[in-house]
Amino acid sequence: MDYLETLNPSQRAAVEQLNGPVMIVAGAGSGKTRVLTYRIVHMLKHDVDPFQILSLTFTNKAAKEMRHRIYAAVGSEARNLWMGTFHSIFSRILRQESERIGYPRNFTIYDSDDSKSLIKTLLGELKLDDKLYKPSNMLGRISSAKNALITAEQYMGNSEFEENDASSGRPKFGHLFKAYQDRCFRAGAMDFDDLLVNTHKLFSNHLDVLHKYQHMFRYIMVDEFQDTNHAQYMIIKKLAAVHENVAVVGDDAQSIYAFRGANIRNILGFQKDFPDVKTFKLEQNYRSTQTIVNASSSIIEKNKDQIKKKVWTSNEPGERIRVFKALTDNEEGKMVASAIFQDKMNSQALNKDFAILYRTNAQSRSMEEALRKLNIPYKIYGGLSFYQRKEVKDLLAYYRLVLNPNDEEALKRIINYPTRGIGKTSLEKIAIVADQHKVSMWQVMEQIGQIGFKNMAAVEDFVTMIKSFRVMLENNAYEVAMHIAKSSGVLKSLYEDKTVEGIARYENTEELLNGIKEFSLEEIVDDEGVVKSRTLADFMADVALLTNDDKDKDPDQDHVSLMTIHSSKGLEYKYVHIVGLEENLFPSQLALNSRQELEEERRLFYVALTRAMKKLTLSFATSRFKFGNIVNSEPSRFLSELDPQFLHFENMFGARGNLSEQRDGPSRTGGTMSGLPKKVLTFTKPQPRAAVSQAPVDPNFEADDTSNLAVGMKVEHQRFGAGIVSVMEGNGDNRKATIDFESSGKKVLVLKFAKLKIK
DNA sequence: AGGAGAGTACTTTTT
DNA sequence: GTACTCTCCT
Repeated sequence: MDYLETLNPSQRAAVEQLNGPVMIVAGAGSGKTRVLTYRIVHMLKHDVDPFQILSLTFTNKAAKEMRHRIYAAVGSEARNLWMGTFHSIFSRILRQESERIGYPRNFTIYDSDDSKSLIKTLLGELKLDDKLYKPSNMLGRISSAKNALITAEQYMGNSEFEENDASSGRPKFGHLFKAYQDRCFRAGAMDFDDLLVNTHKLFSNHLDVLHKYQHMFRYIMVDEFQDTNHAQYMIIKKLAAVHENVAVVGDDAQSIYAFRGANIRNILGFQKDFPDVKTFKLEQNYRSTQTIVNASSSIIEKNKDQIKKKVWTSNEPGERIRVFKALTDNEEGKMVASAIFQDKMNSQALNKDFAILYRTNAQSRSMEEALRKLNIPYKIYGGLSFYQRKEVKDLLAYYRLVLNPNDEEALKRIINYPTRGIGKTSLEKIAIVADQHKVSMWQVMEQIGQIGFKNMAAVEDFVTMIKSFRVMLENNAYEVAMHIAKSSGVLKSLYEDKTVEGIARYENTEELLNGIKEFSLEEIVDDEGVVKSRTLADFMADVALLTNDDKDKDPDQDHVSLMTIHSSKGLEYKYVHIVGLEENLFPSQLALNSRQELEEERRLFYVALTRAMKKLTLSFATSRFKFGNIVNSEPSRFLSELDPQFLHFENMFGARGNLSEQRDGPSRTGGTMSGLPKKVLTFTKPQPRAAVSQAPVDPNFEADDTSNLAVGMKVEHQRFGAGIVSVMEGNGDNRKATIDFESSGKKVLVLKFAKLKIK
């Protein structure tokens, strides 16, 4: 029982309370994963069968990490735990039971690209404008409805929704939702949200199935409970209803996924639904210095919606939080890169001790460039996953279609790749017939002879080919995968492309095939104890749910980590840089409409701050490239929310000024700062700016209306001085003027942002 | 049918 | 600025 000795009293209490409903409120860095891990270890030591433990996480990474740790503690028994993401566990259950709700066993999982592509197709068929009904926006709305367990039928019958859509100019949204749902079903496909919705449906409509799993999962644990949405919570509630041995772990202060349906109110719901709940609070932070802990607590206290808790630490006070001001995003990159360089020299730190966190992926570029110049190795996390690459998706689409010929998105993707003379026109004809008979395109193609068709032979050949692949499906996964890759012509067409990108694509395809080979080497034992080799269906079962880090080969490499704040949740680094602390960027412009949204941004900032163990650096730029234009920016309100006692303003390249000057300057970009206390904060080494001539900003400068600006007009810019307009281009927000400045040369200015006086 | 060139929209976050 | 999409031409 020595593992219990390593825990503090509240951690230990949370570990030992195995039975009954439990809620663990775990502050950042409070050893949450340890508690979760030891809780499972504790169960196993008390002779709980690992098959009876269900442990749900949000990300594959978290699941992997926990399995790893439990493996280290108890050995191979760990493999029998039901541990994984909500989506992967539920898809595993659905694979077993899908026929009960009318789906084939080999149902496809549509990723968001597939979903969007289907929506585009439907918009065309329904003759709806894709400017008004933006596919990604439509998918988001469908997703929210599903996460709230609202079906398309319920949606269409709800007058409030109907009125809302009508008044926002999208009266047909309900129809789109319904059509989308029908087409997914016809294709034997579930999107990410369907994995939840259909699990809920399965459990609601088939009580025998529900009972089976209720009795199977005697112990249930849910990590990151604050991120669960309504559908997920309802499923947990059903599963836990018999034994009520359900432990949820989370931190309301780190809820950053409300935008996609996460519902903090589930925490309150849990207390109501399980009134006997025992609550444990983990408040001691083992990760960060006092400065970091106190500064981040002072931030989160600004939020109204929160469970009060007092996070504290017995760690050393540590250094103040550094703040960098840069003139441009590129300069910000340089400052961050050279700060990392210096910290490495001064403290003998490794590259992997550093992380650069940003709000949006687009911000990585200036960081990358600067790191490359200083030869600092780095790795970007997130972004395009291996399985989202075009060439990988193409080959996977073959496998999908072979397993489930009704998979329409897979079919459309590969029917003419490599080219086999079945183009847009043929496809459209097939689609029309399919729609008339409410069947899948594949079903039409199987009987293409009866329809009469110009390129009939090509379609027939394609059908014959796919059918010939289907016959092989029981064979070893790699064997089938390789055969398909070769005889479909995919490998050949990739091999023939000798461009740099072409070679990379070929290599990625090879890597995919190697992955399948590795997978197929392992044997599986079925329910009756028969040893079988793994099939392509086994491989494809959860490929759609895999993400980047599942293919991360050497995680121990020494590199600086670059990632969005969202993907940094759960991680920790000795040195952390949070970049782009500017209004309209962080907090995001899209989050300024309500207190709830702003509070989510603040929680996001809290998550970012609490990633740091030793040293934290914040930075902002006063101008930045956005949409290809230079845009001025103000420092983030979050900077002024931090008490100056925690901060240390540093000047690396002689940028002048301080927070308050920046804020008080004339600006039309925000206007959101009014009413905030104006703190006078001084940089350590204020000095005049170097070469790039920049006249001092005239506080009385007042910009004129530029809507009548025309070529030849003389203007004055607050920083660049006098000049003449030489070119006008663009409209609306994109309206730009090229101005020949006397002292600083030609510049292209976006008039929406430029502050010009007309002379 | 397929490719090249122009035009456009985009930047929240992810299973 | 980039990546994707559309259109027009061959």
